[in-house]
Amino acid sequence: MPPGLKDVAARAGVSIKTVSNVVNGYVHVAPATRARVQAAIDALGYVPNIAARQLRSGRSGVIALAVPELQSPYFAEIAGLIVQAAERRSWTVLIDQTDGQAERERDLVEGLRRHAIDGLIFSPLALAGEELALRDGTPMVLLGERVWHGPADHVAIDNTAAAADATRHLTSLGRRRIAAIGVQDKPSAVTAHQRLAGYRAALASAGLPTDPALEMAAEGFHRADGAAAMARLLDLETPPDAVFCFNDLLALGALRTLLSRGVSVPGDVAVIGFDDIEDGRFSTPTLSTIAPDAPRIAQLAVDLLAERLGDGPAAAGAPRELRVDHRLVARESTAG
Amino acid sequence: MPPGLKDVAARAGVSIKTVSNVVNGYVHVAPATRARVQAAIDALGYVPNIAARQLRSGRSGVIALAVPELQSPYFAEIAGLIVQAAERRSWTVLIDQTDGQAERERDLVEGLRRHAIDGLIFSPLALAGEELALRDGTPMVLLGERVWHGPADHVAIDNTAAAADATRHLTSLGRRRIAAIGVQDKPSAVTAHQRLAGYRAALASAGLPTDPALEMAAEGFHRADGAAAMARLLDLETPPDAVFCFNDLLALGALRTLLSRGVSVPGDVAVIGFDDIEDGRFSTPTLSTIAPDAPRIAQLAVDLLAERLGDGPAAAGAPRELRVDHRLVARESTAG
DNA sequence: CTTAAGTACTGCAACGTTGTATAGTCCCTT
DNA sequence: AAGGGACTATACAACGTTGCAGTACTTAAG
Repeated sequence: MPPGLKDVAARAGVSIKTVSNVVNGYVHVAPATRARVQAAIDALGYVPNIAARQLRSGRSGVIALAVPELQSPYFAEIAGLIVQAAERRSWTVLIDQTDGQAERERDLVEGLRRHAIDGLIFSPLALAGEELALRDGTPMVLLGERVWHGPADHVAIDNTAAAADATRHLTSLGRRRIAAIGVQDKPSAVTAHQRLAGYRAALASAGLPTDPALEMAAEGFHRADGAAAMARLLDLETPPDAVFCFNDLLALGALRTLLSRGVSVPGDVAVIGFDDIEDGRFSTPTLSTIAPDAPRIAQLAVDLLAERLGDGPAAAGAPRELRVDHRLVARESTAG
Repeated sequence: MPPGLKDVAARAGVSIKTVSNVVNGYVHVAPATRARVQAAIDALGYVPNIAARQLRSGRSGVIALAVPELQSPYFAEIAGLIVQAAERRSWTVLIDQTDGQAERERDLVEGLRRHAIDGLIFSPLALAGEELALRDGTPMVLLGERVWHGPADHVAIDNTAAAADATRHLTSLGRRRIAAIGVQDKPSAVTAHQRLAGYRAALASAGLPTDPALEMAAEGFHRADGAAAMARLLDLETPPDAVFCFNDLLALGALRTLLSRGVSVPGDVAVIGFDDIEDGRFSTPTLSTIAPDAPRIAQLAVDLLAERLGDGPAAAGAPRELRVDHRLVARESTAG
């Protein structure tokens, strides 16, 4: 029903291939011909059929982005930024939500969409290490904090160092009994492991002991988990005087528990989070946090994918690992 | 490079079409043949080429969802729910971000992606009325609060009634000087207009005067806008004793201003929002709000699209308008 | 004056899939 | 015993696009 090259060609009195050449900006087309074809295109409202183009060329112009959940503000922000970065290369982004389920992540990796996408930007939660090796050759960029030396390109902040920065910020305020919220056991929870390691390292270098009772587990990384963990911390015989939450949502949940129990923040307990989501800038008190350079993460991820997709010599080669900066943002929840 | 029907057919010793029949679950295939073909499919790891399928059938199995911004928790939630609903029909969702820009919305409507998507679920911000008529025949479902009797199918709550409910909640608490935050002038801001109308109606039916000084404009619907508007309200000679914010982000911003200025909530000023985003359940104080039945909105939108896409008799016909329930959620920010 | 190189355009085949048409086999009815 | 289905399988032609090969003409170089 919609017009094709054929219809445009008929109207402009040229061959199908010439129309194709005009559409694709091929150089050797006489200006007069080009104008005539263009007029026909405009008149008919011709739009190239992506499916046919893809069938022919093998490229779809679509990249997929797979994140654990869009509801999480951090991932929503990253998603928005990646869409913008991809747009600059006129790529379309297909957003996939894995809900952190191993099976859905595996489906992705094993190429359920295979032919439909040119590349994949993937922030895995449940899968780690070799399980992430893509079966087909679709280029992939791993996102977020992840084990180094994985099987694919990789963009991340130095997660352990960032966690140490956050913890050091608390020790530098004179806090001695510093809890952590967000500990996770399962071996695939690399993010949690790295942040725990950073936390412990900072404690050690400040000459403080690590106390298992202060390392609180969290099922997920949501407000409710943070609120529950904080409640357990307050029920300890000696509650902490500071908390490092492994992300901002946990911290906001913890904040809620603290305030509803009448604990002063930062007076009695200082709180710091991780991610620098917008909510933390408007909570009461505003939330200190670690701010990853999210725009740069998005841009680099798209750039890496572009390199792999390009026909240049950089298309192949060993996986690259790019580190992105982070910075400490001190707000009211840790105000001196 | 990846195997096609041809390769599977060769390995199983049948024709290409028979393999196609097996893949598509066609009934009249002998069990023995089916098993042999299936074995070949598994052995080769065959995956249907979506592009070819689409080229042939005209259907891509992809629907687009266009929202103003993913960063906004309400839209992120809706997006997640729609992805889930679409998954049950094994559709893929392509998420588009319009940033509320008229031009990008127009591009969508005029069919920039045309061949690539089977249908569109669209939450317009900048466009209204007849401008929303799709040029090509792609089925579209409009989302969110919008003018009735538009040119397409439409799922929404009764926006005006919901705003009235929120306002009535405040009057029933004995508040007399009730402000509104989120007023917008531009004619396309239908959401703001409807909520303002509901607010005024509820005031009138409670015998309260409307005061232009209490109807605060907001450029966008973000925390910063709410914070700024609340600051202006507090600077009035007679500040309000309650505020109805046109969404939860505005309310959270307002909350922030109130608390940082030492105003008691709900003691001095009661605050109610709109959308029931997760943040409001963990803010301090927790946020009273209007909760639209978001899962139902998502499900209905996908169902409507499915009807239009189906081959049944319901595929054509006049635009349908489905109303979805909402309820009032009273939390601490308005606690009696 | 020939040859080579460049320009402007065209025709054909193929990408992988599915709808339609067709043909053969078998079994059940009358 | 013949006719009519239901079942099983196949061949062929599209869907709209682009790569490749090729034609015809023009200009530049030797």
